[in-house]
Amino acid sequence: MEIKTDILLGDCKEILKTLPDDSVDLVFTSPPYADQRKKTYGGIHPDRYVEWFLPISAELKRVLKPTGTFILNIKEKVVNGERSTYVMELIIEMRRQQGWLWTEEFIWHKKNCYPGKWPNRFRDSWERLIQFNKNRQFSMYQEAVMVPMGDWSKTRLKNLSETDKTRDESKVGSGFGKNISNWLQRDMAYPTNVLHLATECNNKNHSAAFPEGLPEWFIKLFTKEGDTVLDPFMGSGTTNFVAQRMKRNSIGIEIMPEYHEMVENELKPVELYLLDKKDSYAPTEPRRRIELR
Amino acid sequence: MEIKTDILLGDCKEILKTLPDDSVDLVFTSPPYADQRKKTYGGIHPDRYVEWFLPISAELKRVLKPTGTFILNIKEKVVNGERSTYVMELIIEMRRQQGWLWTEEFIWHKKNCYPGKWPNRFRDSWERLIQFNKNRQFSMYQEAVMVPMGDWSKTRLKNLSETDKTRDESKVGSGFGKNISNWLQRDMAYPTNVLHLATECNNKNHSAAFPEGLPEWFIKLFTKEGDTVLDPFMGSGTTNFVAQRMKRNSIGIEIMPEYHEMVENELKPVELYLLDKKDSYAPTEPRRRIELR
DNA sequence: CTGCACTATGAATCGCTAA
DNA sequence: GTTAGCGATTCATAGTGCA
Repeated sequence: MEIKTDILLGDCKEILKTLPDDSVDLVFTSPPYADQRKKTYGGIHPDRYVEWFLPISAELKRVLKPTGTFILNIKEKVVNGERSTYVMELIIEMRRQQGWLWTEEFIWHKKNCYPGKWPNRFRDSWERLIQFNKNRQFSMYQEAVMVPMGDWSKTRLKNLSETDKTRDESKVGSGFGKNISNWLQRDMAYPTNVLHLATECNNKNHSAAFPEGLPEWFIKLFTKEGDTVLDPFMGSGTTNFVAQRMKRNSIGIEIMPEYHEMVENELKPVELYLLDKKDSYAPTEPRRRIELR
Repeated sequence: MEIKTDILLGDCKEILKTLPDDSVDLVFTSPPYADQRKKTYGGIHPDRYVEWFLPISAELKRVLKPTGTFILNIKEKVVNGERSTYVMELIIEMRRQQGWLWTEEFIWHKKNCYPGKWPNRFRDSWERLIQFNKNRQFSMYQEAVMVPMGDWSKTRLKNLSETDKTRDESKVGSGFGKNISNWLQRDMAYPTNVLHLATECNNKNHSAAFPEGLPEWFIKLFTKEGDTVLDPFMGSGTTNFVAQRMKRNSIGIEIMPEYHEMVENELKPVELYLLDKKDSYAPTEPRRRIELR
């Protein structure tokens, strides 16, 4: 099997036009969040975020296969003590103007969120993972993300800190601990729409990197080997690295030459695999990140 | 101290008009979801949900104190394979038409959500808890909901790292006794905006009941003893029972006579407490629910 | 190889000051 | 008035080093 990884340089709004219709199985991306400060990457003002994004999502809809899925990782910022509404407005307009189906919203619970204390809010420890589809019928491989209950409960129990125990105990008068015995009866169970992952601390190379487990989970769920994954806001290339490791073709688009070059130097454009049984990709080590200044 | 609990019968849209301005410290409620509970509110269609709710939220804004908070527990249902957008539209219109501030969105992670399997989605294990305010300055008692810290705090307290020392050195100049008290209280940490609570399984009496821990957490966070809590969609009265146990006055409004009668029979309208120190309410047992068919 | 101690830092937010 | 810049605040996790 031949796995291709295309790393493209430029504004995704333009580059996307060069991709053929109905050619991508999964779009997984984390666009720059709306920001008032202009120096940072992107620097799109909240009030203009929707109009900036809509042309891009139109292209994404064109290149996505009818059975494909678009996962958008985003979270609204606090502006002047209030959450911005651009994410909600974007979902509404993508549905209304472009006919996207808003199938689901997953929650990424960031277990180690940024510290801080403010008089009127707590730390923000979750982000949205919004699922869009072109049709009600789309590819989904639920078995690929099933959680091994036996092992899971073992490690879970092992790793369950005293804090977790007491926290759970104190907040729930009844009903939590009992269920553990239920888990042991099954080998595998389907997950829910809440993902618990920690952010990676050692990402000095890109300000907006998500942990590899995040794209990995959605690539497992919505693609099979040999399918094609697209990240129009590639950044440090996490999605593409994971896709290649999992034997998926992938396309990454990045506007900043530094990131583009960095990823290109690290990724092999074509990887050959012997024909082997499904989903047996090697669980290689997560790559070492390259420093970028 | 005298704690009053008013249980009112009728459509909250009308009943709310009888309440005085600026008299409620916290509104905590879980309204009927669109097209759910058809028997009670006639099954509001998703397309008409916003126009149905806006007159009610207008009254809620009137009765809420300037420093008060409105917590709306809601989750959009799946209609025809797609999530409905009425919750988002509601937030946008409450902001735009009525001047509500959308301060924050908490996530309630339901750890033991309903089992089930569908070909195109996983179990839904989270709900929104949307925080609205009238002003940017509102009452918030963060210390009341602090949680025990992680295990690492023990070792960390023994030896402060160089980083922490230098980081702290910089702030010694400004705050004098502040830092000391901070470090002495380091057994506890502030929570995040993700709540982990199990649903209570034995709620057969009301279709939309939430666990007592949910209103309890927000009542702790946004009110003090003697304040007033309002639930315009009372249902089985969970909010009011918890409020009374925590020595808060409360008002509950319910349209269905059966629920209204049930709660009225169980709740004491006036409870007398001896004057004692703040927040020393007894952690009484959660009440036994009454079966209702 | 396991385990413990120690270090670094992460898509943060508020409030004040200066321009 | 309005905006931009900066200091202060804070906690869970992974990685490194060493016994």
